[in-house]
Parts: sequence; C-alpha cells; structure tokens
Amino acid sequence: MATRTAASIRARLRAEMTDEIKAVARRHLAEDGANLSLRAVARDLGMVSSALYRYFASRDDLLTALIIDAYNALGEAVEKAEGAVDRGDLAGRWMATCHAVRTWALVNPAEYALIYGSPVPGYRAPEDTIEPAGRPTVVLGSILADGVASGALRDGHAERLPKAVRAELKNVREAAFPAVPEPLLLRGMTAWAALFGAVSFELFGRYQNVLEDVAPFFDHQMRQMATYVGLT
Amino acid sequence: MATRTAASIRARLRAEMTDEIKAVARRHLAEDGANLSLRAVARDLGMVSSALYRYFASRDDLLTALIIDAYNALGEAVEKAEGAVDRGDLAGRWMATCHAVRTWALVNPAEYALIYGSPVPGYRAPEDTIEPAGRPTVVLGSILADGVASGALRDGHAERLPKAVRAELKNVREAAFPAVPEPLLLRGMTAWAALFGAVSFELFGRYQNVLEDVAPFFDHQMRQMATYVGLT
DNA sequence: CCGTGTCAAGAGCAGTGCTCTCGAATGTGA
DNA sequence: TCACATTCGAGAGCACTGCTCTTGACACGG
Repeated sequence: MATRTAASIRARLRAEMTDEIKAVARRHLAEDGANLSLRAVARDLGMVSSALYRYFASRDDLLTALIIDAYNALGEAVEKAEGAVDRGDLAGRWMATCHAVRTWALVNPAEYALIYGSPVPGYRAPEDTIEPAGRPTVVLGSILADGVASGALRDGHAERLPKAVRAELKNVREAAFPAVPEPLLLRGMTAWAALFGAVSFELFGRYQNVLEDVAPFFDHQMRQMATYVGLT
Repeated sequence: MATRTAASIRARLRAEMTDEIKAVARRHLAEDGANLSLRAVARDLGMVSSALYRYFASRDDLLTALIIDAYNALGEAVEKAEGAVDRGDLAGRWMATCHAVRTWALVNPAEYALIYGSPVPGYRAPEDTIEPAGRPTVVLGSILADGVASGALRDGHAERLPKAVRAELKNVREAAFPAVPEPLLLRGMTAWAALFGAVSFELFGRYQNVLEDVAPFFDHQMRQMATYVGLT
C-alpha cells in the first residue's frame, strides 16, 4: 500500500516532468522548426542537458513522443469537429473534417510539418505512431461507410476498375473499410490526397504570391471533392 | 582577349568545382537526408570545410543551389515527358505530366523531399527559386489552355463560384493562366494538389502497410482527375 | 540508521557551422 | 622579368550540438 503510494507519487512527478519537457520542446519546435535542441530545452527548464536523458532516451525519442502527441491532437480535433455535426448530414461531416484538418494545421504548423512533412532522415516511425496517424482517415472512411449504409451513396460509383487497382483496393477495404466498395474507396483516397495536398501547399508556402485568402478557396475545393466522392 | 580567356578559365574551373561540390552534396543528401554536413562533404572532396566557403557563402546557400537544381531537374523531366506526347492528346499530356512527377520523385526522393517536404526552419526561399518552382504548374496550365483553345474544354465547367473564390482565381488567372476560365482553373488546382498529395503520401510512407503496388493505383487516380478536370 | 532507487549536475568526447589568418600558388600589368 | 593582386586551400579556433559516464544529493522503506 505504502509502496504503491510512493511509487505512484514518483510516477506522477515523472509524468509531470515529462509533460513539461514536451511542452517546452513544442514551444521550441514552433519557433525554431524541426531542428530541436535538447540543450536549449534543458536551459529553458533550468536544468542541464544530461538530465533530460532521465526522461527520454534520445532526441529521437523526444521527437517520437511529440509526433504521437501531434497525431493524437489532430485526430482529436478532427473527431470532435466531425462528431458535432448531425449524423445524417454526410456532406457537413465531410466538410467539418476537412476544415478541422486545415485549422489545426494552421494553428500548429510546426507539428503539422513534423507529421506530414518530409520524414527526418534516419528516423523510422515506431509502431505506436501508426494507430494515431490513421485517425483522420478513419473519420473520412466512416463518413463513406455511413453513406453506404444509409443508401445515400448507393450508386453512381459502380464504375469498372482495372484489375490491379481493384486488387490494391481490396486489400485496403478488407483491412480498414469493409463497408466501402472499391470505386468509392478510390475516390475517397483521392479526395484524401487532395485534402492534405492542399493543406501542405498552403502551409509550405506554395500559395505564396498566388492566393490572398486561402480559406474560401480551400472550402470550395473540398466542397467540390465532396461531390466528387458522391456526398452531394 | 587574354584576360577574357584567363578569366573564363578560372570561371570554368570554379564552375566545375561548384558542380562537384553540389554532386557530392546531392549524394550525401540521398543517404543522410536533409541534415547535410558541410564537413562531411568537404571530407569526401579531400579538402577542408573552410575551403567550401570559397564557393558557397553558407550551408543555406548550398542548400538553395541544390533546391534550384532540383526544381529545374523536375521541371525538365516534366516538360520533356509532356513534350513527347502529341499536342492534340490532352489527356495523354496530362497523364505524362503526372507520371513524370511521380517517377522523378521516386528516383530522387531526397531532392523531392527537399522541395516538397516541410521547409527548413529559418530558411526563406529566395527569388531565384520561384520561377523554376513553377515549371510543373506551367505545364499543367498549358494543357488546360490548349484544351480551351481547341474547344475540347469549352463547356461543362461554367459552374457558378462564390464571389471570394472567383476573386482569388481571377488573380491567379491574370497572373499566370489568362486563357483558362476560373472554374476550370479551380479544378486544375485541385487536381494539382491531388497529384502532389498522392506523390508525397507515397514518398513519405503514408501508404506503408496499405498499398503494395502504388503504380496502377496512382495511374487510375490521375486518370480520374483528368476526367474530373474535363480532359476525358 | 542504513540501503536502495531516483534524480540533477558536471566533465568530457566527437561532431557541427562558421570566421579568421596565413601561406602558396597563379595570372596581370609595368 | 619582376612586383603586384587575386584566388584558393589549410589550419586554428569559437560556440554550439547530441550523448555518455561519473559523482553527489535527496527521499523513501526496511
């Protein structure tokens, strides 16, 4: 009992310290970009760099923790926004998802770049990241699945696909979206690429000197993609 | 005359040295990713790190040179592939462009990441990069313009756009693609985002454990986007 | 009171970008 | 031909980085 309490106290302190390190690291990330300096983080925390290694085995470990947090933050934002829309309003759910991705990315550009930018060289994504990384796609897939179930997406996408494409899509479907027929899944994945392509373009400066106000442009793009998918 | 020759000899040697530095840097980039070490490059060249500063004022300068080269290499690959297709075959030209982007990216993943990944923190893209950076979009735009001129893309995209979207597109159109009407331009830009979104997804590992053979999948995606734009 | 586990501090290593100075070429003008 | 100027590479050095290892302080449970 006593040992449990003491142990849990220690664990709590440790968790608080870990969170504080991550918070400071996130701040540095937002200012200095991806080249995060452990020593600078330690300085901000009033301690010495070697002390950080009590909490994170390496710089990559700290980055991994930040990446997982970022994936979960984005996933949470998306799920919350999408969940606030009436279940029957498929197009509204789709648009809410797209806008949630964009606004989260605009608010947290460094973290977006961390997870959707070029992967860091030697870095290999650990297992823990793949589940949180999939949360936005799960949301998009559930919208399609609900549309199929309700009959709103019944027809219109019975097009014939090349055999090789069908085979690929069959794997994806069976692994993650069993309710979504292949042609619809393909269109959904294209819209998915367009969504993150557009957000990345905006965030990585590809619209510089081209677009003034991206918001309405993005909104209409996503709306068109929603009808492209079949959610009129 | 003599001074011209001597000066040009020096200039030639200097250019050769510059090219060699860039070549070695590119090799390092391909292996170690974006964290390029000037000292390692210098070691490979059998000289000392400070000597590199005779040719590039800073590491950022070297990276900028590599970025410009990458933009031009991609632009050249795209223009060459698209130029090899019969001018009247609009859909063929579109597909050639898309595939050229993808194959170039697959052959040069590090350089693709350099130009289409997350921008490095303190780095600010200089003027020299914006022209080569636009070459692929110019190719895509010219396909649409040719389609409009030949009448193949005459109608079907006379849809009404929100005022704000029209205003944005008007700027883009007047600055770069005067022959392309706004609704078509919007669809083209969405397809553009889908193209680079799909390539980035593939290169940055977003298809890991999801797709086996991306080539036919990508091909069909782009084919659908071609019809989405109106090039059936 | 004494062991045990946890923590931060400090020194140190190898590596980094970058600056400055110095010697050695090399070509130029008188 | 000789002195001058320019260009280049080498070396030392500064401040910084990630990371390791050792040391000393502290708190807790037996």
